[in-house]
Amino acid sequence: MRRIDTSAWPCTIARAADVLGDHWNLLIIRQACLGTRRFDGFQTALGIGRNILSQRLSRLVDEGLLVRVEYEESRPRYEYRLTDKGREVYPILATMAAWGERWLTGPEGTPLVLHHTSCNHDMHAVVVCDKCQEPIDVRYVRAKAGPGFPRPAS
Amino acid sequence: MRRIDTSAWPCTIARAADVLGDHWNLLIIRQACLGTRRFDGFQTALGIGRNILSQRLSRLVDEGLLVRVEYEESRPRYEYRLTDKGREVYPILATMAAWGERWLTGPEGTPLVLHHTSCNHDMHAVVVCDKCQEPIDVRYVRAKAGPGFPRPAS
DNA sequence: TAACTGGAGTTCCAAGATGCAACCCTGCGG
DNA sequence: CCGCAGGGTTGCATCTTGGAACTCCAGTTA
Repeated sequence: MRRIDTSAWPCTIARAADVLGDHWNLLIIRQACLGTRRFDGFQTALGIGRNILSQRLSRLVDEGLLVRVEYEESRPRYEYRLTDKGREVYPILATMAAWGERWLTGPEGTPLVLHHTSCNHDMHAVVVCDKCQEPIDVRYVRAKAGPGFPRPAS
Repeated sequence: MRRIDTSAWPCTIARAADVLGDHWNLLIIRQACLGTRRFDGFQTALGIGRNILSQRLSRLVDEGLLVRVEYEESRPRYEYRLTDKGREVYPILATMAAWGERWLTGPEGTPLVLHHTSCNHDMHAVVVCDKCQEPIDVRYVRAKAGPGFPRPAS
């Protein structure tokens, strides 16, 4: 059975989860953020099967997170580059990294440190409200229906 | 073949992706954040198969994102509640919601609006650096090896 | 007392998805 | 002319999914 398609649910999380709720897609974007662009680069960095990688890259291109660019004219040679849509997934990854560091790190310490070059500090991602700048907590957030919420078919 | 296990990779994103890189897990946590606690509640809200749901809930309990609590003594009745570890996934979901709203919403507008009760505004999640409070962008973040990064076996 | 109901899961099965390894195609370098 | 590098496809055995039916158990209803 094909995995259920949640991309049309009236929920932005469900829609995002349709593309991002796949560990390979997440890791491919992460890898792309680290500068990898070529098929073999992804393959060896992630140890993913070539067929799966091929499938995922096409999906990410279809969804507009990556673009496939020919970088050599004479022979078929392509590379995959992040689009703005793809690049903006990074905050999600950084948030996951912060969560992973907090909850999934053993006594040996975190394997990865993110350095923010614009302020020159090692950083952690924090998710804040754009209005009050305070870190968010589920208990103080309510989800309401917005303009695009389907009205009860009446 | 079983899906490859990335939970021990020296990368907090890969580790987090091992649990969160599954759309059902994400949606179950989302649903739990909305207040759902019971098996049938998740089942009907998400339309997920009962077997899959059962499997995912056990996984989330094993990973410590949920706890299974008996809420009726006479008969077997359990509910699933978020732990702190599970609750702290919310910022990731909120970030995904913001991304989904920006990139996956049609002309009809967003189906969901998040209301921040502590400042009483409709909000969007923004991911900032904890040191300088500026929104982050991949191009100004470098990943470095941290203390837990395996040293090259020499 | 028998049948019914609701909650919480299992069990079964067919259709897909995954991982792995081997194979294909195209110019260039030696 | 051989081999290689880059970028994929193909085949296969094994898992995972989704759907639906079935199980258990203790109240409730008739």
